[in-house]
Amino acid sequence: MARPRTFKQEDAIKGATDIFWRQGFKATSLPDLLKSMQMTRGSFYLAFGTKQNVYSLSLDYYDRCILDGVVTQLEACECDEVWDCIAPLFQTTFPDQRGCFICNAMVELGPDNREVADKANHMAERLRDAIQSVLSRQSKRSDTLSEREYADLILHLYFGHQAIGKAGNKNSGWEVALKHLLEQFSSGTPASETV
Amino acid sequence: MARPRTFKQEDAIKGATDIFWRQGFKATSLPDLLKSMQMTRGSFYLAFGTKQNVYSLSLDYYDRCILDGVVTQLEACECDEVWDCIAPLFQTTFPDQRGCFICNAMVELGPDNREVADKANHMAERLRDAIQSVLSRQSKRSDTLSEREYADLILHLYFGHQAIGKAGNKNSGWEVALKHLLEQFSSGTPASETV
DNA sequence: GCAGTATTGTACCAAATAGTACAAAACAAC
DNA sequence: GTTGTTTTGTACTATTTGGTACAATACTGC
Repeated sequence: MARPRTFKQEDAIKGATDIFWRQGFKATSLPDLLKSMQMTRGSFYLAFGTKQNVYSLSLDYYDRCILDGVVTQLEACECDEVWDCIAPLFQTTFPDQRGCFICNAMVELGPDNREVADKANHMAERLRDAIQSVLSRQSKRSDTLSEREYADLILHLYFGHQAIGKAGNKNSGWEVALKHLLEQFSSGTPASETV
Repeated sequence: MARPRTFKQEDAIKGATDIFWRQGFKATSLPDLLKSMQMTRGSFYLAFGTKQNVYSLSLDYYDRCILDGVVTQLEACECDEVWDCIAPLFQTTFPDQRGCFICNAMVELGPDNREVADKANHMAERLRDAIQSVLSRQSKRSDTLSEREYADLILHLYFGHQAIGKAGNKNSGWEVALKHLLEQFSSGTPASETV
């Protein structure tokens, strides 16, 4: 009936996510965005309307594709040691020191854009729940904090790690810290094993 | 000899810090900046040269005036309980959900601007050292992590708290988490007191 | 008050900004 | 192949961007 599209919605949003994740919203100009989405202005505005809308769809994409993988990984992990389930979350780094898109979105747009803040908070919750599910599978557990509280603590550690990582600081001490927390969690009394 | 300045360098940079802290570098236009510094283009460019340079001076100002106060507060704190020394660091919130300028700078410019990254890292170090100095004053201490390692852990918690806070999430769980950490630190075996 | 000097404020600039208008194009149905 | 429909790509626009040029200004020393 009509002229066919030359792009797939998913691919375009994937390209948008890539550049927004790397550069942030304000620092990404429309030419930057169009190049990364591999489309031209006409198609872009017909299909998506505004830059803001595409950013919003990028957060959804991150939730659906990136975060979903992380969450699945955490929930499906069958390692005996909690460390082996959770450390990859911290060890995985993306190119160009882009950090974590959730953290980036919170910091850049959290105070000014309700929709972005809501989505970021929702994703942070998903991540915390996934961390909690890992802790739940442990037979031994702390007697001072609930699993939920431990998960919140680890989530804070994670976002702190992401922020510090963006400034290029290697060896910020997260490994020792995480190891310690997980040992505290796994046993009523502190273990003495070190990293 | 010559026409006198109508602004004080310190006041101007203070105004710049305020707007950069609140809006970030890219989102602050030159008119925004001039208004907040209460000066006009002519004086601005004569005195400071570029927007980037003023941002850099703002980081210095933050280090010298804001962070210095925080560090002094921590180092001078005479409370018996570590909690009472460190909790204010987390409880102090600035207007407009502006968060922590160090964290904001790391996330927005860390990957792209070496000078900013270096200054942010340096300030993070100062903060960690101050936290460590509080821990050092405790007679009782953990037997699993060094004071330095505990300070790193709390610093991560702090930056995570700042990032999450920008998205408006109240009750992220930082209080329980911090309380727990400090109790773990203060006693060889975990205490059972709750918040 | 005159000379010298640094600051001020405004007019200006080229480039970049997000977004629009619209003709050309590419298909399906008939 | 003509019609109808949607997509495409480009030309365009109004605004904003960071930064410059420069005349007017306000002071000190004399």
